[in-house]
Amino acid sequence: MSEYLQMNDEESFRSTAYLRAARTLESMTEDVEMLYQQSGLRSIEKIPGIGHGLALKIEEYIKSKKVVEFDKLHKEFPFDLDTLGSVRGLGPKMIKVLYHKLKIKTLDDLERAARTGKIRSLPRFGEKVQYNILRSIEFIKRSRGRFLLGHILPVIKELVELLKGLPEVLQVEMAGSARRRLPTIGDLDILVATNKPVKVIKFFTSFPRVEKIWGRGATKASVRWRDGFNVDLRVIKLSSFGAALQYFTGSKDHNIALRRLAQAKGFKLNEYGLWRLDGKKEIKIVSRTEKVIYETLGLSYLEPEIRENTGEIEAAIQEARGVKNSLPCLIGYDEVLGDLQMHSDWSDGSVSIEEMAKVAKKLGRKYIVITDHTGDLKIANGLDAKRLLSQMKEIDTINQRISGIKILKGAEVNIQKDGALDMPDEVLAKLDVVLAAVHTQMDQDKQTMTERLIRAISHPLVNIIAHPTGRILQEREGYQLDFDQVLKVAKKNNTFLEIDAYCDRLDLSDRHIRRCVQAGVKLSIDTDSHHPSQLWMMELGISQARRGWAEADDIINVRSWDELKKLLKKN
DNA sequence: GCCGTTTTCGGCCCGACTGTTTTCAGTCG
Repeated sequence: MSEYLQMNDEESFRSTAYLRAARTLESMTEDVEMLYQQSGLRSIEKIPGIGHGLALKIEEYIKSKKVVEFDKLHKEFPFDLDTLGSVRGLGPKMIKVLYHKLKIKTLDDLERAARTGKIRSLPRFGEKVQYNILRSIEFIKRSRGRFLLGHILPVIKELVELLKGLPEVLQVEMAGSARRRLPTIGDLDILVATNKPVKVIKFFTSFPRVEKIWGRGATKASVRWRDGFNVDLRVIKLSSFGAALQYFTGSKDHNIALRRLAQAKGFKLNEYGLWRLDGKKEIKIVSRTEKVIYETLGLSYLEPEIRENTGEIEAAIQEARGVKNSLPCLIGYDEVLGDLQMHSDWSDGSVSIEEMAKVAKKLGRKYIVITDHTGDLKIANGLDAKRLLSQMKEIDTINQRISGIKILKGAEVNIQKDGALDMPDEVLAKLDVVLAAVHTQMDQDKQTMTERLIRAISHPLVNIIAHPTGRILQEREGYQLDFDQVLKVAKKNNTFLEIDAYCDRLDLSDRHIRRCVQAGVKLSIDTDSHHPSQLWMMELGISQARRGWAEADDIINVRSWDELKKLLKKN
């Protein structure tokens, strides 16, 4: 609706209202439909940014699964707005012109028109627009536009180091969604402090790995990296670094809320600093660090991972006013002591148990749990009872010859379609940690799947549900699940839920994690590694825990093994 | 369409950059 409305100039503020409402709905942890069923229209109107008009639209959608005005707009503009809008440089206004003049509805239409030179002849379009459209389509087709955090993070860290090596560079930080550790990243943002912006930008845009320069000005440059993603470099004076870092880290919604707050207090906030408006003059108050900007606005400092405008600003105001524990004390990146899920060459892992242990030890882990797949999963070379028992013996032997890390016995047991496990209880009882997970028949309906999981959660020997929703980033949604039910039963049985830190899972998601924290259900963070080179991904899982407002106390594997062992006792 | 410690009307976050025009609209973050 928002994008359709943006096509008409006079509707621009209405468009913004819809956009804001959409973002709010998207980030809510409660189920809006449930809220409506329980407390009616009034409760919807209480959501910030949603008034009577939008509440009616939401009611209409809940009742009839459609919105008449939307259908009308879609009929008037019958094109694939989502895909066309993902082309760099194309917004609603230009898409509308393309439809009216050339009947362009899809990405293929657009590509054909560009290739045959029809676009450059339109008014206010031109040769360069047409060329950039083609390059962008090529990019979208190759990458579908977003990249996994786990693939990007190593590249961006390397790039930051490269820039640090320049003598003109005074300070470098990654910004944007990578700094906030979103599970997928559209493009990289890097911020540099320097007194020689021209030199730095020239250096950056002439890296051998730069494939195309989208734009280059006095304060920023935007390029495409050879690995397929875009990198935006922003250059700023050191004195403004804090303001710029805050600004370019986002999120957009967080920044808008912050700037409105600044405005209400008689300030102006932009990437150069926090300013006081004194008549017509603007006097800079602060800009050097993020912390001092937040504090001057009356907030406690906010970690990048929770800057999503989902209540953190209000909480930071409370915290600054002295209301203790309004803000969570997020789990730190160095607090996790053990890794509770990984695979060896006994099932579908690549290397031996001992190899995994050696690398885990180098990364500072005090203990690991070997959790190879069990019986049913033939495709993953699942272990039957006999092989699992002999693996336990081998772990005892390895523990005797290595030091500095403890290897524990576990399994990732398969939850069958009715919720039963594929390994006998008397074998499971010999393990230190039992993980259970769904790997098959993931298309069951919501109720069946919920009951299936609940049966596994209630099992007296199951400690942890691994990758609880089954999502694979950029590949599939998680299965249908009544998550509130799951939380209730998990809490009652003292069963834990996992944050699978593997880069394409990150399952649970930040929003699910936040619901666990609110419900008092504790979590484990595990890498699910199948190769030693994946063990570093623990930090990805921790980052999602932080995005979900989790504290160290919410995470079971920040404890020593002796303490954790006690915690694993089921109710 | 939303919202209110100036306001129930009249505002709505802010700036850089591009491309196509000769002063700015559109896009982006």
